[in-house]
Amino acid sequence: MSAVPSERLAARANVFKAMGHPTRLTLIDALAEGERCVCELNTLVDADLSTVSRHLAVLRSAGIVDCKKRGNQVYYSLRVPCVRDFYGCVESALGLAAEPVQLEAGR
Amino acid sequence: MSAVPSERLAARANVFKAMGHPTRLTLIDALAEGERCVCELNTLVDADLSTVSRHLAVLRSAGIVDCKKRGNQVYYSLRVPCVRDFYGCVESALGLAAEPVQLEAGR
DNA sequence: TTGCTATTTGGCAAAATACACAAATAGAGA
DNA sequence: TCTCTATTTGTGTATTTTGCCAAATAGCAA
Repeated sequence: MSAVPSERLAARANVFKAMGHPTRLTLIDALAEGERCVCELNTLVDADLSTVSRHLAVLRSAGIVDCKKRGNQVYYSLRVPCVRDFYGCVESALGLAAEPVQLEAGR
Repeated sequence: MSAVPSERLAARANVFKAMGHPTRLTLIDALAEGERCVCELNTLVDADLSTVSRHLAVLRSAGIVDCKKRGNQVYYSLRVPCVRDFYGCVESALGLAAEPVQLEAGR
């Protein structure tokens, strides 16, 4: 089994890192329903507009979202919708998460 | 569309964050082949043993890996093998990532 | 017990990240 | 042109992450 080249590992890690923030996950979920301009996205999260813009830049540089300007607004869209398929697996990790809170989902 | 509760968003983000480091991805890949003790894992990455131990702790608190002690060594195993299914999608993001700035797509 | 090996944890400094405010930029329209 | 709106970027600060060394802990075997 060949080791994954470190450059590629870093690139992969970068995608996960981009998804490693609650606000960015919120943005991804919103974009899953269709493209949105920054000002629309800003109404969904409790953060300064400049902060939202930077979060979007992180997602964009990771290749997760795309953007294009129309008029004087910038519309972001989910370039890789498959990332939302991760949630099922992630939830299964949460159900088993070591120490933290053991969520009582239902029982 | 109901918003995902912020607590759950943070929990999900934590899993992605845990995967957001090249060394930790290397550890995950190694564990995909079976359980390994810390000293074995240490030979695979170029970092201090204590650093490897901390990376493993991050993965464990995210619920991604599990560990158990046998003798005087600690064996880690991949608790949620499905995380490796993420790579296909991640690669597709990489193929499109961080290109300069997309100039126009029409409309 | 002592000594040896495996692993974790404390502590520190360097680097990266997150965030808000302010300033800069870009496009639309008067 | 000047102005307004939308967005990004500069900057300072606070927080978090990373990674090493050294010390602590745990288990095995004399």
